[in-house]
Amino acid sequence: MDHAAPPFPAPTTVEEFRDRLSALSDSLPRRMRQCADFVAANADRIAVSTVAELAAGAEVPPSALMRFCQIMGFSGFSEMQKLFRDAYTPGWPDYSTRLRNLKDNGAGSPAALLAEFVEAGRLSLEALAKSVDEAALEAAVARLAKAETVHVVGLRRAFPVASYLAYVFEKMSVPAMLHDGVGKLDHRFALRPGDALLAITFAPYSEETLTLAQDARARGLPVVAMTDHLTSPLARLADAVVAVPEVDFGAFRSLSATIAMALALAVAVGSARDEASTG
Amino acid sequence: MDHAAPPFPAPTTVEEFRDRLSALSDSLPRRMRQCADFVAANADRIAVSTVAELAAGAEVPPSALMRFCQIMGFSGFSEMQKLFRDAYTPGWPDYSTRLRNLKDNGAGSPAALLAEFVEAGRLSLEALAKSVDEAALEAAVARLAKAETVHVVGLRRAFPVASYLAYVFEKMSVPAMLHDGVGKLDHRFALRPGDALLAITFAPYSEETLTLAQDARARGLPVVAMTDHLTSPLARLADAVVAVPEVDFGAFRSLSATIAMALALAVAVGSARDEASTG
DNA sequence: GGATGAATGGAATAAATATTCCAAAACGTC
DNA sequence: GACGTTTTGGAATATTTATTCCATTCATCC
Repeated sequence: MDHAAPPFPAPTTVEEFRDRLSALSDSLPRRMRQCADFVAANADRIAVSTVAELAAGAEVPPSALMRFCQIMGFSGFSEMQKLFRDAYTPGWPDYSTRLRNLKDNGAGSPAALLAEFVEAGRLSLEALAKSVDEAALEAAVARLAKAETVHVVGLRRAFPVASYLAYVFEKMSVPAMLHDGVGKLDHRFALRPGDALLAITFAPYSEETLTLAQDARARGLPVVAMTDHLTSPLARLADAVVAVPEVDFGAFRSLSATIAMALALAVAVGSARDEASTG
Repeated sequence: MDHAAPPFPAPTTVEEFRDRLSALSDSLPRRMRQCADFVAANADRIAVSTVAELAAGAEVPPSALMRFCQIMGFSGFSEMQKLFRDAYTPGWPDYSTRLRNLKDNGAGSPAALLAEFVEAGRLSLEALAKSVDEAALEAAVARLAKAETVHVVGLRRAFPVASYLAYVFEKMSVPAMLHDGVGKLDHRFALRPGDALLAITFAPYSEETLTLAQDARARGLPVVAMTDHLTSPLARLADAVVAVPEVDFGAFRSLSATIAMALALAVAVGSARDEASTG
């Protein structure tokens, strides 16, 4: 037998494709490896590229890429490309068309503003998906899951997020306290040993939030930060930092990414605690 | 001169392309019209289709589609396709790839949860862009812009949105009052003639919010509703209704769409008032 | 109703693109 | 360091896909 026919049937979904990719990639010769790596990182470009373009991107000759397609179980490149072209449609049937129409209502019109904020939100979410540090996120969850009571603080622009966190924690039966600054009471002494603080602030950083974080840290309590950069003043005070990129339109943040992150954090903490108590 | 050479230079961006499309589409013979209509509705598929496929979709022979490309100012189909292939990349460089990788961390892991919430938020935003009723939005803005003080109410899940609205109104110097239910004080008598109420609630509808809306209506004040359906109990009490579709993941709303709408509303109201006072 | 010009469809051609094949190189083994 | 095996690169070929051209149809105006 010459160069054995594909031992696998061809993947029929992008999911299957990725599964096979990660299954194979360990036992692959050098050039094939390059193909696999490049394809994994640029899967979305397969649909709109030629063999020659992809091969150039992966820095291999076209024939190597052809061989790669066959190793993946396809008859050739065209069959592989078809998979990605078919899978491409979902996402925006006419979403961008619609956005454009909204903006055509004239700059400053409510509909045009809405289109801008929708776009900002979407960009924020995409940026978040791309930039999230999974290890940092898990570290944050671990800290909060061990706390007796989770204290949440976030003021001004961060307050909507903080209040939503408090709501979700309550729904998940996680003991939590929202530090909302009502009556200028700072409640700093509500933080007891065994508790943890989840602090949220973005540039320009809120003084009160930083102060409370500082205070918690001084007393040896774990501080988890949700902020805009790893270099923010809050990050320096924290034991675990979750960075959330957020796109502004005009003076205002979309908060979409921040809220998505807050939800993930809260739900993960909630289920971690459930497992700890029932398991 | 035979069939005149393209009088236009080729569009260099998708925007320009659409502009030309709507400029031309009135003065086009039948088959060209079919091409234009189909392309307008399926612009996103140009990048991944062949001439034959698109022609079939538009129900014209391939040669008609070729001519259409030339009328649009391109040398041929390939040049037109190149525009869309290039424009295709920036949208989601590897966003969906990344989401998949996050989900691969295992169901229930923080990263996987985050991926789900990001996806829910994105879907919400897209649904909002598609479903928004521009006239209703403008009506809502008009009502609020005329009010002396804007009263904002939203409790539980809607509270983050309400509090963000209050923040934005403040930043834009719009007199606004947040009804937050602190101390179970309902502050209903703070609503004075000339004011308006912006009420936010989603199923299951919050009793207190409905009560306040009812009260405002009984006293003849305009009520603007932000809610999930035109049939919600709040909608019946309102003079203007803004419906916001929102996708849940698990038990929790992403709020992305709701916040985008809230921002658009608040900023539009803010600038409308500016114009009224300075103009 | 016939002449004129634009519009159309399909078949022929040109170009681009994928695919195969084989000789040369690299690698590991004895 | 020679031998068999695997991997590689590039040139030759096959296939698909875009593009052109022209005969025919359709509409319009005289």
